[in-house]
Amino acid sequence: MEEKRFYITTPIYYPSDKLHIGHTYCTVATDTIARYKRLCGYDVMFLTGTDEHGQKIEEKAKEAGVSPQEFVDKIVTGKGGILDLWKLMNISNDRFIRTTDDYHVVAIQRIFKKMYENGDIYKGAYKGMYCTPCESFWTESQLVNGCCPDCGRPVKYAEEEAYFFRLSKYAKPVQELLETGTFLQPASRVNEMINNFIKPGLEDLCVSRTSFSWGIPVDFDPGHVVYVWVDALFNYATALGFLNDRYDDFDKYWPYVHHIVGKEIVRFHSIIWPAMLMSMGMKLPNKVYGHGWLIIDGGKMSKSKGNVVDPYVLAEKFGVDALRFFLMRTFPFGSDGNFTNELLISTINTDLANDLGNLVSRTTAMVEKYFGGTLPAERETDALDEDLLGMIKSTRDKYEEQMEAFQLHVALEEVFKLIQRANKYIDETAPWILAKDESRKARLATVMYNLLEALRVALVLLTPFIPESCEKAFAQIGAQGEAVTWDKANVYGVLPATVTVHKGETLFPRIDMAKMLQELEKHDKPAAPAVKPVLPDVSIDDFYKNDMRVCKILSCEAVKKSEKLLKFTLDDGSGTPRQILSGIHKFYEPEDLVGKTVVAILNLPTRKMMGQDSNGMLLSAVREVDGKEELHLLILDDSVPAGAQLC
RNA sequence: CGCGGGGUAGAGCAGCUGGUAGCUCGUCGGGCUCAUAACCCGGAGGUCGUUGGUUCAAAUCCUUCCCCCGCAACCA
Repeated sequence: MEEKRFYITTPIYYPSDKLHIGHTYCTVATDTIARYKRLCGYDVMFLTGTDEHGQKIEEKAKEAGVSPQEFVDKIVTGKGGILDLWKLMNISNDRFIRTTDDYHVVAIQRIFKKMYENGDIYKGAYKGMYCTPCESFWTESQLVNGCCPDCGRPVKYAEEEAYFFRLSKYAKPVQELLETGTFLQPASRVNEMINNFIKPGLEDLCVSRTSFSWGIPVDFDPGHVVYVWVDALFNYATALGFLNDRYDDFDKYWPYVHHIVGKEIVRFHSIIWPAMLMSMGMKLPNKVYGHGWLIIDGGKMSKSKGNVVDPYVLAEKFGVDALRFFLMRTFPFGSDGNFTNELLISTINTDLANDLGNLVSRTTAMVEKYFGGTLPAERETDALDEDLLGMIKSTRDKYEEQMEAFQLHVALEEVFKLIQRANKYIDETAPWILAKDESRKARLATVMYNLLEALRVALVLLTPFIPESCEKAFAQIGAQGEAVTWDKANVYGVLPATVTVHKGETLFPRIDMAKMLQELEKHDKPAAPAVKPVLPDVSIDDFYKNDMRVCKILSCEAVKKSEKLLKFTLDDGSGTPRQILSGIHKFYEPEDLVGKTVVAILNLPTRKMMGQDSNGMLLSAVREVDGKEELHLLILDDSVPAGAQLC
């Protein structure tokens, strides 16, 4: 029993925006596993939290006119914030870490120093081309004719002091770790990591910044701020009290670490993280599990596409358990899944309302109707019972096997086989016929008892997924105490023979698909028509700095190997053809544009794209409609002569 | 030849350590009436993207090509 400990984490989320259904998916999955382990008798530590530093938050706070701390406080602890969301979703995390917490800050400084002292962090120079006004470094490939791609001004070679982590040193042990064990799952991710990142060679990692200040200061070198890698990843250790006094259970839980992460951050957790732990001489996590994404309309969910699904709305409309259940039941945990409202509703109706909810309802209704709510003790068995009784005893083991492999959707399938078998059992035994015959009372009671037992087992196994509903259902079928434990979930005959049931409220009401879709429509819509506010004034002089002229398209062709770029040769009136590249292939075919009269801004610095020079930019009108970007090239009347200047 | 994932009934998916093709929804027909118009049974519907191969046997292994989706590089 000593070894029955389990430490599980979600990623710490970045609070630059409200969280969406994807974050909810990950956290609910982790919560379900944590609850499952507790059910099995493990001593569980479940951690989630927020990663609150960095340039983006610094900028967003500035835009909002508040301090970075105030900004993240609002998103994390404010009304409708992240803490509220997890409370709403019934997340059972034992701890919540914020990287701005004092104890974490202190611990990170110690960790950074320790890695510095053992030589794995060294002071080096971040070399590159630097644009002073923009305070930014650019790589050679980003430059445009040796100028800053942002402002077009000249850049100069510069070196900025920065600290680096010797990631390269750990390439081999990390590769071995990935190849040999079950460290990273699903296994398909292993090749991806090795081929994409380790084989091409791991470069040392820049782990400090001086270009922004919203971060943990490097205490022995003012001006430097610890960059995300060390700051964020080590949260998993500091939250247990590693190198700090806030908590004291690092030794207790650390060897039993399981990280649940999205596939986009598998790289950080399976390469950088183990390398840093090796450097610190710490034990490695037991497992990193990369789950898939929820896909909307065939594409990734993102703010700019306007297809972000708000978990608050869904939880309010469908109930927390229904939403939790849907997320876990529908999608294979390791791969991407297509989220649609239709699928959500039909899953709730089929599994929760028709199968489970209705089974509870019809069973308790019959016990009340035929026996006044309490079963008599007499029994009469039948060969018909064997199949159902067999499943009552065997389902737990099948479920366990799947849960251990984090195949949550398959585990649920096993439970629903039992539920469906119970529904069928009612048909086979036809209790309403037994009820008409006084002499069959004992048989009728047996049938009811078997149904209640099947329900009891199914509900115990569903507890990690839909905890609240199971509690209500237990009360309805008269299950309590040891009857609802894991140990009794593969045993028949646990409920008292004279059990009393209480038909209660409907657990999962059926949802009217058409009506609900209409309601959801209302929620989805209003965000779309938002028009961007008008930008701050510029002077007329500034305006005239833009040299915009009318051009005729002499030729146009697609740039090979690029899906977006078109290459234009233009007559700008000067007599010399001008080449401009534009990423509008999604909207126009080249042959349709030849001969058209368009507008271009000419005095932008030359920019290289896909190896070709672009001297200027074609002007287009862009607008988002129904979440999709619409682009129209400005096409003028052909009577406008080439070279005409816009003013 | 940048890396990876995928193409299986009308839709969404499982099967892919080789052996008569499965699930959910939809559809058609039947049964039942305890129940949340729910439940139970049955039918129709697939040459498992394409080409060639290995094998007694391939959705499952190897090969050709086509298409889709991520990531990467471009989107001034």
